Amino acid sequence: MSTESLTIKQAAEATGLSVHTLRYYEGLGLIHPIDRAGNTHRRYTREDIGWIQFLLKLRATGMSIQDMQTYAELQRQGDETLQQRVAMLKALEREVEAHIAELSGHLDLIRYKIALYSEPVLELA
Amino acid sequence: MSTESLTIKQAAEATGLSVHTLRYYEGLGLIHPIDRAGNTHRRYTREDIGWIQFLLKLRATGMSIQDMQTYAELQRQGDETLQQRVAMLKALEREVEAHIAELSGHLDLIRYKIALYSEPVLELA
DNA sequence: ACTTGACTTAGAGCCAACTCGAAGTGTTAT
DNA sequence: ATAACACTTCGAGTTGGCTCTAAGTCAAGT
Repeated sequence: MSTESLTIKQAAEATGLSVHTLRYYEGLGLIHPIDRAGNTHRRYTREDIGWIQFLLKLRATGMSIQDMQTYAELQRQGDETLQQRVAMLKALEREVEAHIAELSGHLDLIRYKIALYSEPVLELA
Repeated sequence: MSTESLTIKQAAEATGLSVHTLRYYEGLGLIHPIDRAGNTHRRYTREDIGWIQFLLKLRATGMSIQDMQTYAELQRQGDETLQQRVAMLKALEREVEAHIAELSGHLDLIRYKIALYSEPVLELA
């Protein structure tokens, strides 16, 4: 086994995705067709793993699979699509900012309730 | 129509949930059995609406319906369950903090990529 | 009176994103 | 040689959280 590339099982371990899901993502076009060793078995490069890890971050921001498909397709089309990808990233930036702001507001409320329920009853003057 | 209580339709408008979902939540025990006017039609009080809005915030933090059921059940049992509710809120606080931290990390990466793709190519010395 | 709204139960349908399994064949590592 | 791994297609199943329909009855507001 070369240290340069990973089998699908190793790629699964490296990314936390299942073997099934790796093939599923490739089928959806989220991952480009992975090069094959001996023309049948997939061999994942460092770059492949990096890309998958990036995808997982997009997913964790709540980006839909559809949007990830669009992004991946643009990526594959090369430098001409840089503007469009930047536009997508900027839209995502705004969404994530909004989401963080919303969660922060809810966190404040949670903390307020914790304080309220934990405090000894106030003595009124 | 009294100004003191709302019909299910008005409650739907006030909370953003559908009439269907209001009954669905009540059936799940997320909302206590709403008092009836004339013994059949639900009438939502201000407190009911407030509770539902709180539920929606819990939902927005990612709390599962199961956990919301548990919380609602504890709430219904009264003051003796305060400790347990505080424990749940503290656990939620940690989860939301972790989620915000994760999103913030991803936001940094998104911004980094935007900068990278937007910058004019650097002139090397 | 009459329109609009609300009630019930029970079950079907929907969406996203997996997740799994079968079946049968081919590959790799030791 | 042999065990473990990988390949394909492809359809079914799962989870969570709704969402809707049907059918028939009853209530409220003007």
